[in-house]
Amino acid sequence: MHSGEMTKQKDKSKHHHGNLREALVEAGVELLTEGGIPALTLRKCAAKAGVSHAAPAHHFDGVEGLRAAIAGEGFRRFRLAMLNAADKGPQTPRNRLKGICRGYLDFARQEPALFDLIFSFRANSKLIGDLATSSAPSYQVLRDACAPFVPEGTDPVVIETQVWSLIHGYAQLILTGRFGAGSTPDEPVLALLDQIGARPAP
Amino acid sequence: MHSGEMTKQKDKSKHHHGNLREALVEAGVELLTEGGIPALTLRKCAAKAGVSHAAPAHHFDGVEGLRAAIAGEGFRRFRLAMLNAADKGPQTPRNRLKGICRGYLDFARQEPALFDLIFSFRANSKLIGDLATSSAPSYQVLRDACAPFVPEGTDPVVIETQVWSLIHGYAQLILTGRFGAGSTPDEPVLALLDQIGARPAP
DNA sequence: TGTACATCAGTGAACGCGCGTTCACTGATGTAC
DNA sequence: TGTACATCAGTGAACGCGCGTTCACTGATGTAC
Repeated sequence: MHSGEMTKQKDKSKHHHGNLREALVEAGVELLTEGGIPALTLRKCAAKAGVSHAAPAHHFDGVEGLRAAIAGEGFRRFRLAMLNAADKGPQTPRNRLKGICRGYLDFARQEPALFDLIFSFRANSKLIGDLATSSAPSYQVLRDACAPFVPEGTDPVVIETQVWSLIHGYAQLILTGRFGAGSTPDEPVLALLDQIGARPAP
Repeated sequence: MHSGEMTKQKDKSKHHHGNLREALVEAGVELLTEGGIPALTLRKCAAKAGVSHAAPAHHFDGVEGLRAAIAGEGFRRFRLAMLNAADKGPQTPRNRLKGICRGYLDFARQEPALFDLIFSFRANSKLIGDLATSSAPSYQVLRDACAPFVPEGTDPVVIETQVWSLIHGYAQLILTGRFGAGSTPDEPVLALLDQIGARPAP
C-alpha cells in the first residue's frame, strides 16, 4: 500500500524537499533492511533520500534522534501487524490471543531488521521516555489480548509474562537462525499458547 | 577462580607477551561488559591488554575473528552457568530442566553483554561454521535436559522449541528492560515450564 | 656449553575510510504592509 | 497585486575522530650443530 510513495524525488527544485523528515525515516527503514542496525547512519540516510549529508541535522537531534524516530515507525508497524493478524477468524478471546501472537511472528519475519531495532534499546537510555511513548501502544495490544485469561484477583503480569516470553523468544530464535536452516514450525509454540491460562492455576 | 589471573602484566620485557590471545579475549569480555557490542574493537582490546594496536593481527583473522573468539568464550561460560545451576538440588528430570533454565537466566543476568553477543550472530555469516562448533555444546545441554519429557515417537524439537523459546524470550525481555524498572519475578515462567511435557498432548 | 641463525611476536608510523558535527552560505517560502 | 524582508531548509567544504589494515622494523625465543 505504501509502495507508490515516491522515491528519491529529485523533481522539485533543489531546496525545500518538503517531506524530508519522513523521507529520511523511510530511507532508514530501507537501510536497516539492507544492512542491519550498523547501517543506520545519518550520512547514509541522507544519501538514500537524495539530500546532502548535513540536511538531517535540521530534523533530528543527532544520530540517536534518528534511530529513535525509525524505532517509532517500527513500533507503529509492529502494532498494525498484530492487529491485522488478530482481525482474522472468529473473535473468541483465545483466537484473538493466538492471532496477536501470529502477528508478532509475522512482523518479526517480514521486517526482521526493524524488529531487531525496536528490541535493541536498553532501559538505561535517556531516550527511554520517547521510546516508551512510541512503544506503549504496541505492548498494550498484547496486554489486552491476555486480559481475558487473567484469573480473578491475580496480577495480570503473570499471564503476560508467560505469553510474551514464549512468543518473543520464539521470534528471536527464528531470526537468529537457532533452529537450523530447515523448517521452523510454529505449532509447538502456538499449542503451548493454548494451554496458558487454561486452568485456574494448580 | 579466574580472578587472580594476572592483569595487564607489563612485568615481562616488551616482546612476547606469552599469553596474548587469551589476554585479548579477556579484554574483549571486559569491554563488552563496559560498553556493549559496539565497544568491541581490535584497537580497544589491544589497548586494554597493554599492547600495540597492531598486535592482535598475529592472533585473529580480523575483527570478525576476534568477535568469534570472544563469542566462543561466551558459549563456554554459558554452558558452565547452566550446568552449575542444574547440579543443585535433587536430580529429578524435572528439577534438572528447571535448573538448566535457571542457569540460562543466571548467565543472562550476570553477563548480559556476553549473552547479547552470543545471540547476535545471524545464520548467514561465513563464521557460522566456527560458531556452530563453539555453540553446539551449549545448546546440547538444554536439549539433554528436555529429552526426558519428549513423548514416545515424537520429534524432540517440539518440547525443545517450547522450553527454549520461553526461557530465551524471558531472558531477552528482562535484559532489554521490557518489564519495567521494578521486580521481574521468575515464578510465572518457571511455573509454565513445569507444565511443558507434563501431559501426553491432547 | 656455546655460537649462528631462523622464526616468531610485538612495535610504531602511516594509510584511507566513514562517521558525526560545525559553519558560512544561499535559495525558496511565507508574511507584513 | 506588488514589494521588502524575515525565516527556514538544504548545500558543500571542512574539521577531528576512531577504526581496520599494512609494512618495515626489531627484539626475544628456540633450535641445529
